[in-house]
Formats: sequence, C-alpha cells, structure tokens
Amino acid sequence: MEKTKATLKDVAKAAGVHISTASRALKAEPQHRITPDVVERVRIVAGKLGYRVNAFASSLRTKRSNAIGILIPDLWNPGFPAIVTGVQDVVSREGYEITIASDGNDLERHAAVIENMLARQVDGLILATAILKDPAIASLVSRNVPAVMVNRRDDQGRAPSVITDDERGIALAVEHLASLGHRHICHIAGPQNLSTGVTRKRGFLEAAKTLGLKVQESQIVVADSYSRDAGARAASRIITQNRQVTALVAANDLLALGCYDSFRASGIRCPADVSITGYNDMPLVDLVSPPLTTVRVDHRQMGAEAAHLLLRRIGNTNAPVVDLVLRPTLVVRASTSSAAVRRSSKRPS
Amino acid sequence: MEKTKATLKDVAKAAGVHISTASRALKAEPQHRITPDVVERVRIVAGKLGYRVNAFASSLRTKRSNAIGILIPDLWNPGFPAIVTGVQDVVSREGYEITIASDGNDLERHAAVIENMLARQVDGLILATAILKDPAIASLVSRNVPAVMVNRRDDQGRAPSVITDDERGIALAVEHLASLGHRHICHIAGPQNLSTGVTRKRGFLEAAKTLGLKVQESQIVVADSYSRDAGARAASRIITQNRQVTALVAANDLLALGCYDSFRASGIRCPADVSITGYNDMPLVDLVSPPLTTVRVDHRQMGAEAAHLLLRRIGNTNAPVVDLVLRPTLVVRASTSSAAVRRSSKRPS
DNA sequence: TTGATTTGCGCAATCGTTTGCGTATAGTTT
DNA sequence: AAACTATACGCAAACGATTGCGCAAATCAA
Repeated sequence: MEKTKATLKDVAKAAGVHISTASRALKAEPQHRITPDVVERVRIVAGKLGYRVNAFASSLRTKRSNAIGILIPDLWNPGFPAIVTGVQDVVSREGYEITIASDGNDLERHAAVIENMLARQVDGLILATAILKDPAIASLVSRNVPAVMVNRRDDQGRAPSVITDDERGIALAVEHLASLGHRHICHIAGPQNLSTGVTRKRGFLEAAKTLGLKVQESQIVVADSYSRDAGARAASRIITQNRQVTALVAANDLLALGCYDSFRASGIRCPADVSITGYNDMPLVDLVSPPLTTVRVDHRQMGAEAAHLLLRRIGNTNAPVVDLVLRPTLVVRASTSSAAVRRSSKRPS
Repeated sequence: MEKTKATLKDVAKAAGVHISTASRALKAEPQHRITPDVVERVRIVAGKLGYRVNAFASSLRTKRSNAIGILIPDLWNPGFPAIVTGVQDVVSREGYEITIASDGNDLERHAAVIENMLARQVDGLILATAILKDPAIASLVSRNVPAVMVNRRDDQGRAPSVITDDERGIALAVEHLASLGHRHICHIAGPQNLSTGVTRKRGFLEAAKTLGLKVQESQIVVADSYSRDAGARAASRIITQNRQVTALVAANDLLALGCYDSFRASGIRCPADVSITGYNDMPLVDLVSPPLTTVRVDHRQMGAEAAHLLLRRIGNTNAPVVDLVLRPTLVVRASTSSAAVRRSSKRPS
C-alpha cells in the first residue's frame, strides 16, 4: 500500500479535513490561519501515509520549480565540479535543487539543452560554458529567464556574470617570468571560440607589450582544446619553431601539463631548460613534477558568487546587472626558475 | 510578446485547431491519425510562437519526468565527475535529463535529498554514495522506484549495482608489492562506514593471508575520510608505529597522495624508503612525483553501465536485479620499487 | 441578547498537457 | 445511391496542488 503514493487528497480524507486545509497545514511558515491542532493532525497523517508533494503539480500551479539549471561544457575539467560545488553550497540552503547538463561545447546541443531546461521550468540558469557569441543568451533575456554567466562576460551587458580578471592573471604570470629574466616567452593559447581563450591571449599580448617584450606570430600557438593532448601538441610546435624560447605561458593547467608530457618525450628539462606557468591551480598540480607555478582562481567561490547573483535575480527580475570580477593570484612553485643561465643549444632536437 | 510564454492553447488557437489536435501534432513519432497538412501547420505556428511544452504539466499528466537523479557524496573526488559523465553519455541519448545532488556523506541530508528527488518525480535514481546500511534503499524499493547503485552492492539483492572487484583490486596491489620482495606491508584504510572502505580493507587482509604475510593490528590504520589530509595523518601514524614498514597500500589515490605529503614533511623517500600504491588511477596521478602505482577502475564505464541498468529497470520495473562487477587492473608506475635494499634505520624520526 | 468583528476552514477555479471516446466527414464497396 | 468502414479531429475529464473568496462559527463589546 506504499506502492501507490499518497496524494494530498488522501491525506485530507484521512485527516478528516478539506484538501485545501491540508495543503495549508503542510506548508512551512505562515500557518495561514489554521489551528495548531489541525496542523498537527494533518502532519501526522501525512507522515504516516508517506505523503510527499508532487513537485510537478505544485510547480504547475505556482510556476516556480525551486530548481536551477547549470550548464557546463564538461565535467572533466576540474574547475567545473568546483564551480558546481560552490553553487550547490549556496542554493541548497535556500531549498533549491540543481540540474546539471553538459554540452561539450557543442553549439547544437547547447541550445537543445537550454530548451530542455526551460521546459523543465528551472527558476534560473547558470551558464558556465564559455562559448563566445552565444545566441542562447538573447533568447534567454528576451524570455525573461534569470541567468548568470560564469567565466564569461556578456559584452552587451544583458546578463550578470562572475569572472576572474584574466588579463590581470596572465599579466601576473608574464611579469613573474620577466622578473626572472625571461625575454623570449611563448604563449599556448586556448581555443579562440572560448572567451577564456581570447581574453588570456589578449592579456598575454598586453602584458608583453607593457614589459617591452616583443612577440612574434610564431610565439603564440593556439591549442584546439583545453587538454593535455592539445597542450603537448602545441608545445612540440612551439619548440620546433622557437629554439630560443625560455618560458611558456599556458592558458590553462591542463595545457601546461601537456607541455610536461611533450618535454619529457623530447628530453627538455623543466624548469632548467624552459619555465612554464599554468592557469587555474587545479587540484594536484602542486604534486606534479615539477610542482606547477600557476595562477589561482577560486572556482568554488565563483560558483558561490554566481549563485548569489542568480538568487537575487530570481527574487527580483530586474535586479541590477553586474559583473563580478574576482582577483586571481599567482602561486609560485617549481616549474619556473631564473633564466640567467640560458639553456645549452645542444639540447636534443 | 515573447515574454509570456506560449501555451498549447495559444498554439491551437493560432493554428485554428483544437488543443488536443495540436498536442498530437506536436509529438514525435506516432502521427496519431493526423493529416500531415495539419501537423505541418501546427508545427510552424508553434515555432513562430516559441512554444515549448511545459514539462510539469506534461509530467503531471503522464507521470513520467524523463529525468533521472544522481546522488553523489561529493563532486570533488575526481571519480564522481567521471561517473556522472558516463551516465550522461548514455541517458542523454534517450532524452533523459539528469539532476545531481551531493549529500556529503551526511545521512541526514541524504534522506532529504532523496525525498526531494522523488518529489520531482525522477524516473529513476543512481546512488553513487557509498554509505553502508543505507535505510533509503528499503524505502526506495518499497515504493518501486527504479534505482541502481554504483560502487556499492546491496547485500540483500534488492537493487542492481555496478561495482569493481575491490578485493581483487587490492590483491593486485599486494601481490605486486610482495613480488617486489616487500614483507612488511601496511594498509591505509578508508572510512569504515563506506563500503569501499570495508571491502578494500578486507581485500587487504585476505591477500596478505593467502600470501603468507602476517599483519598486526597496528599495520592497519583507517583514515577518517578519503582526502589528502587524512592520508597524511594516517601515514604519520603508521610510520611512527611501524618502523620496519617498507610498503603502503592506500585505499584510494587521494590517501596515497596524502602519504606523499607526509613523507615529504618527514624526509622519507618514495619509493627508495617506502613504496606506495593507490586506488582509482585518477587523472594526473601519472604526473605526480613519483608517478603513482595504482589500481585502475574505469569510472566512466561504471557510470555508463549503471545508466544502462537503470534504463532497463525503468522500462521494465521487474527486470532482473544483477550486480555488474568490473575488473580492476594494476597500473605500475614509479611509486613502488624492489624492497631488496631495506631503507636505512637512521632515517630522521 | 444583538450586532460587529475576527478566525477557521471549505468551495471551486486554475495551472498546461494528455488521451479515451465520440462524432462528423471522406472514402470505399455493393 | 445506400450502406458501410476508415479516418481526422473535437470534447472533456483527468493529473495533484494552490489560493482567492466566502460562509459559518467563535469571540468580543455593548
């Protein structure tokens, strides 16, 4: 008899009250003019019957789902679980549930997934996918769906966002290398259809310029994805094209680790031969060999901030659209060292 | 005018047909006796109006949500995102969405989260939390909710599960160490309220026995969580209590990495002084120093298999309850080496 | 006791879809 | 041309919860 779930009507009948009374008795705060006596009785009966509101019926009526959707490119990249955790931390306290979907940076699927979430009437959306020029945003704002972006800013200011100051972050890395005496620094850029890919590349160029380093075309290679593989391929290309390079700024930790792979394969020593910096400070990069010098961004905090922004917008659809930018910090470890001693040119080709 | 979303009624009116006709025209497969003409017309109008089914209304009527819930202890541990990805891979092809919640191994929250998911009418549940003696399972099966467990078997055979053969996995590690000449091997066990904690510990004891190694009380210390911190603490204890230890098998990679931390702090060299094995082969452990010898389990596959099992049960509520056990494999890297040369006893205390 | 005021609870409409059933029209057969 | 069978579509009743409204009972003042 547990099999067929109890409905509000059942509870009401069993408690000998009207269904509407039961409804009111069961809701949390405002005992909307009901005797404590009745409340108690209904609650007991509900418990006994194993009653549980049907979220659909409820949401259908109230038009609120108490669920928010999170869109991520892929869960593999360790930053994203961190973001999700941050979001969860704050929204779960407010009684929200989260629905996650990943779209693998596939624009096609991206739109479909968003539609799906909207059909599920999520109260709001957190977009952690960094696709540039996302047409979905326009449709979201036009339909008045609260949404906030993480890791990417809407250049038209339609949706609030939480980002880190990528230009600044990369500048930290470049300055650090320059202060170690490096003059010939290369950049392994992220995919240029992702916002982080372009902002970090821009940051690299700017930082180099203000430091008076000149960088040529061949000193920048863009990886086709944020992955170790892509990083390794990019590193190989850089090395063969720039024999004088003494330092590498990677657009992300995974790319940097890919460089490790490539270097190991070709006998290049890090940091003795070339220094490397990463970006993100993901878990475990302090344990790799050599421990990676990188730019730390607090993803969990990003998630938490995004959640706050979203909740505020859900509460008030025209809360101000703000861009929250977090300060990255440099974490110096052992993958970078002084360039004073140029590496011997007799390094294996 | 996009603001207020179009309902089926609107579409019907605009297309000049009855609402029920519109409904039929919009659904995918069985053009339930509708002229292609009408279908076309309705579809166009729907598109123009930006119509989108209200999943709530639909699910309320059909009692299906096309959503499945996944419960995870925490997203930090890299195995879980992998599982989720595996699940997503298969269910998204079938048009399901996934709702994720993590309960942080908190029994309290655990139950609440499950209730919440049920209120949302998920069609099925994947439980990746490894809490032992979970009362929730009973309530799930009694309510006939399709559920499958990952990483943990229901000893009463009520719900299907996907697990790896932990006893075998640990045995692989122990045999490996024994074959390298290690005789005094210690185990850093996982929390004993988690199933993996107990099965791996049992595996360790059994393997030691069949290899004729005797292990004493003090050779096993159980960590209070699967984390680097806990691993470091456990390692320190082990070292001070067992001065003759030459090898450590950790119940999980994070614990093993925690050992690294502890060893580094106390000047113990790995593997020269003591060998270590981990469990899981999570990303990047091939890059740490020294690269970690560990037991590989394919979490993504686990997720995928679990999803298949779940879909089958959703399709047919009394599909057979099976336990799928995956074979772990040993990945030998550099954190283990021959015990021939015992470490000197003048190691710093 | 009467009238005014508060309070507890029932009534019924509503949210947007889905679907079994019934009917009208078109199409086929004799 | 009549009688029949298909076929396309409309009707209306669900699904389960929420909530404005209103009625009756209870409370109070005079």
